Amino acid sequence: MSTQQATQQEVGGPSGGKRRLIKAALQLAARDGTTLSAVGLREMAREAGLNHNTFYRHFRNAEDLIAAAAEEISAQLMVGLKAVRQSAARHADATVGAVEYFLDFVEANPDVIIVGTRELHSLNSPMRPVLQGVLETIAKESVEQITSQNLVKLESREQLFQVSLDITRYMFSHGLDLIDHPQEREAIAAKLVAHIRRQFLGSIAVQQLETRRQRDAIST
Amino acid sequence: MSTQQATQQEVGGPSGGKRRLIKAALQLAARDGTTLSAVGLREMAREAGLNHNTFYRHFRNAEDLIAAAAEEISAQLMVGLKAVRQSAARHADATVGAVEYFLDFVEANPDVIIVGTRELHSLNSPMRPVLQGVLETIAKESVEQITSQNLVKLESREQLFQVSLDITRYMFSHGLDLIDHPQEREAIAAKLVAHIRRQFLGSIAVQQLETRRQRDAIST
DNA sequence: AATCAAAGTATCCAACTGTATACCTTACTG
DNA sequence: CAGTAAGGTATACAGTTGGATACTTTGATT
Repeated sequence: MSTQQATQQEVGGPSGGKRRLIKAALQLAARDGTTLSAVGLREMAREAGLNHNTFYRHFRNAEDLIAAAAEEISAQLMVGLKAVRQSAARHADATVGAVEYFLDFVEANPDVIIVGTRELHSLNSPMRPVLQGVLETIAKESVEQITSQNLVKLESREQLFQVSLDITRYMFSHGLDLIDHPQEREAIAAKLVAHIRRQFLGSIAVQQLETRRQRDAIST
Repeated sequence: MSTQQATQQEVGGPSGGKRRLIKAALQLAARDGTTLSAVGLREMAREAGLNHNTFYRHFRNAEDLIAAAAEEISAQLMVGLKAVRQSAARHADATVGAVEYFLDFVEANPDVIIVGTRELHSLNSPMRPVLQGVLETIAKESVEQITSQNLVKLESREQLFQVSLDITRYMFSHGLDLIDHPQEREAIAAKLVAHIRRQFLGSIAVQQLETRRQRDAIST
């Protein structure tokens, strides 16, 4: 008890059975178009090249596997989408930069997008709150970046947060379109950029309307 | 062959086995949080109170059932969302009227929303193209109404269509939030209304920017 | 070198699944 | 009234699943 050591890999044993099982689960769910909870532990042990009982060495239930997969997806998304924002900062047009980098991420990690999108829109999925939290975190960090760089002149931080959240969710959902029609990447990128511009401009317009209304109320 | 009659109900036999099976499939998929393709015909026959072999009297495969369910969902959505637009026309604030009516529809048909939303975001789901078609049809009709009533002064019909499509999809996706948190209906309604206003105002702003750019290009 | 826990394997079981075949009931037909 | 077709039922079968129990391998520690 007193001489514990974590010298090994942080997750997964020598042959990384745990990680292989999670990876297999994601692959199968993405390939067969099912929810993670419908994959079946025997099937994914087969895909991972393991005996089906090895599953119980790493997880108790199927829920346990799903929770672990949620963290896996969450981590990948956090890294990927954070990189999206950073790359946007280095781009002449921040919006275009963010969209292009995001589409790169989608093409590089299709399984994460496929499974994540479906689980995000699956009521009662244990992954849904986790993914919602990821999107909110990304949106918050995005707000920080936008305000610190004065990219958009918006006073209400809450409104800016809502806009960022909507945009993040919109991009996330439209990752499927790219996977479905890889040759139409340009059109999809254009659609995303147009949506983002519309959102920010609309947000500014709403703010102007509100301040004007307040001014009128005072002057009356 | 020459003396066919369609005096019976349009779909389903005397006891409506076909419709009952579809209904059971939707209920189970909504309850268990799975895809329709993962429900299992035996399970839904049980839910419908029928022998599990009766399934084959009405459908060949599971795909056949899914296709029929797609039409069922499609029909319900078409009727429901069309009613949304019509109710908006009779309302002082068209946006608020549409949102309220839509939320009523969600509360009345939660299963359709739950299953439809998940299938819409499930890559390779046979229902996905059907649902996308439904959303596009709704958006088109919405454009007709908007232009005929001059509700929004937008020249580009294509841009208006894109905005309508985004809004429809946004409302559809956020039906889950209402089912998940029924007591927060007001907040959800406010969020939807804000989103729609932002979209239209942003669209107008984009148009103004473009025309201004064209004018500058001419005068230079 | 002996030990010990983690990871992986082999085998077994009850329950469930999709499918096939055969039978019954109902209602409408010529 | 005999016939016929659709909807529904009963039973049986092979394959798969999740889970339990017992065994072997691995690799690191003392």
